Amino acid sequence: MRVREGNKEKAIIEAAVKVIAENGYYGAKIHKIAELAGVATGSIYSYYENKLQIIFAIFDNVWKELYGKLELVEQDASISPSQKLEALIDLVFNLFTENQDLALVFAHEQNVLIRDYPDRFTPYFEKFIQTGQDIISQGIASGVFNPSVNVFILRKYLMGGISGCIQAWALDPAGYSLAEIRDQLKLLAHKGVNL
Amino acid sequence: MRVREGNKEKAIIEAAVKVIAENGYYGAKIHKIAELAGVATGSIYSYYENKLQIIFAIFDNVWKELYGKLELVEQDASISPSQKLEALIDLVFNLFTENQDLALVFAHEQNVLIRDYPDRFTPYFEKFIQTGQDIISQGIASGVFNPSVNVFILRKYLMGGISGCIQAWALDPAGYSLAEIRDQLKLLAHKGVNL
DNA sequence: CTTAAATTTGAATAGTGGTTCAATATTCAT
DNA sequence: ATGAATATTGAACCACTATTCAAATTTAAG
Repeated sequence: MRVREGNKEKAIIEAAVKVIAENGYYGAKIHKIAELAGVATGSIYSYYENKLQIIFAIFDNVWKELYGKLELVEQDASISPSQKLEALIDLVFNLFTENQDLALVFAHEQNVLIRDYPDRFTPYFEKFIQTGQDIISQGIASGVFNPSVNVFILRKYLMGGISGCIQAWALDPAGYSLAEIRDQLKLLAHKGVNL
Repeated sequence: MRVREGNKEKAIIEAAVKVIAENGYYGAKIHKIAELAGVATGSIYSYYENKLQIIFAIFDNVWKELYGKLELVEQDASISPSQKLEALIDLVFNLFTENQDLALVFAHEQNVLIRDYPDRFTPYFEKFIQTGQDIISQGIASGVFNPSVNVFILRKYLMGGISGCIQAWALDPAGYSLAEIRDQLKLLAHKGVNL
C-alpha cells in the first residue's frame, strides 16, 4: 500500500498561516494554500475536514505550546509573581517574534473566531488566560500587586494591549524594535504611565 | 418628481451595525441588512456604492464624532493631562455603552478593515489616536507621566486594552459592570498592577 | 389629470471559491 | 512482478450572495 510522503499536515498548516496572514481568513483561498504547501487542492481535505479546521488547528498548536510553558513557570515557587508576569509577556513575544505571520493571524483572526465558534476554539487558550489570572492573584495575595485590581478585567486589558502591540509590529516590523515593545509592555503593565 | 421617503441612509447604517455585530462583516448578508432597514435589497445600492462603503461609513461616523470631542478636551488648557487621558477613556466608553452593537463591530472588524484597506479607512481614527498621543506627550512634558514611556507603543497598548475590555463586555454585558471596567482601565493606565 | 423625473423594487445574473469524487499514482506485502 | 490498499490529483460541481437592471411606484409640477 501507498504511504504518505513527507509531512503534508504540517506543510498545509504552515502555508495556511502565511496565506491567512496576508489575506485574512476569508481572503485565504484553499487553492492558494494548497499551492504554497505543494499539494493538490483536494489533498487538503484528506488532512483537514474543511477550511475551518485548518485555522482551529493553527490556534490549537499555538496555545497548547504557550500554555505548557506558562504552566511550568506558574508552578515554580522560586519565581516571584512579578517575574511570572514578565515571563508571560516573554512567552507570547518569543513565539510571535519567531513567526511574524503567526502574529498577524493571532492579532486579526482570533477574536472573530472566538465570537463565531466559542465552543470549538482551543481550550488551551482559556487555560493560558486562567493561569495568567492565577499569577496576578498570587501577586495580590503576596502584597506585590494592587489588591484593587480586578483580575478578570486585567486579563482582558493585558491581552488586548499585547495583541495591539504585536499587530502594530507585525504590520511594520521595521517601525520599532520588538525588544523595546517588550520592555515597554512590562513597564506599562507594572507601573502604568505615571511617574 | 418622486422624493425620498424618510432617512433610509441612516436606517441602512443602523441595520448594518446590528447585522454585522451579530454575524461579522462576511456573515452579514445584504438582503438581511435590507430587510432590517425596511428597504428592498436593491435600494441599498442607491445609497451606498457597495457593501464595503457601508462599513466604512459606520467607522467614519464613529471616529468623526470621537475625534471632534477629544479635540475639544485636548485644547482645553484648564484640564490636566491626567484628566485628559481619563476623558479619552470616557469618550470611547460613553459611545460604546450607548450602543453595544457598535462596540462589537468596533472590537471585531476595525483591525481587519485597517489591514485590508489602510488607505481607505476613515482618517478621523488616525487623528483621534494622534491627539491621544499628544495628550501623553503633554503629560510627559509637564512632569506627570513617566518620560521613559514610548508614546507610540503606549497608544497601541492602550487602544488594544480598551478594545479587549469592550469586546469582553459586549459579548457578555451582564458579566461585569461597565462602570467598573472604566475605573479599572483608568487605574491600570495610570498606575499598572503594582501597589 | 397627465406627464416627467426620481425612487424603489426584487427577481435574475454572474462570479466566486469551498468541496467533492472519479481517475491516477504510489507504495508495500506476498 | 502483481495486486491490494492507500494517497494524491485537479477539474467539475454547486451553493451562495453581492450586484444589476428593467419594471413598477410614487411624487410634484404643469
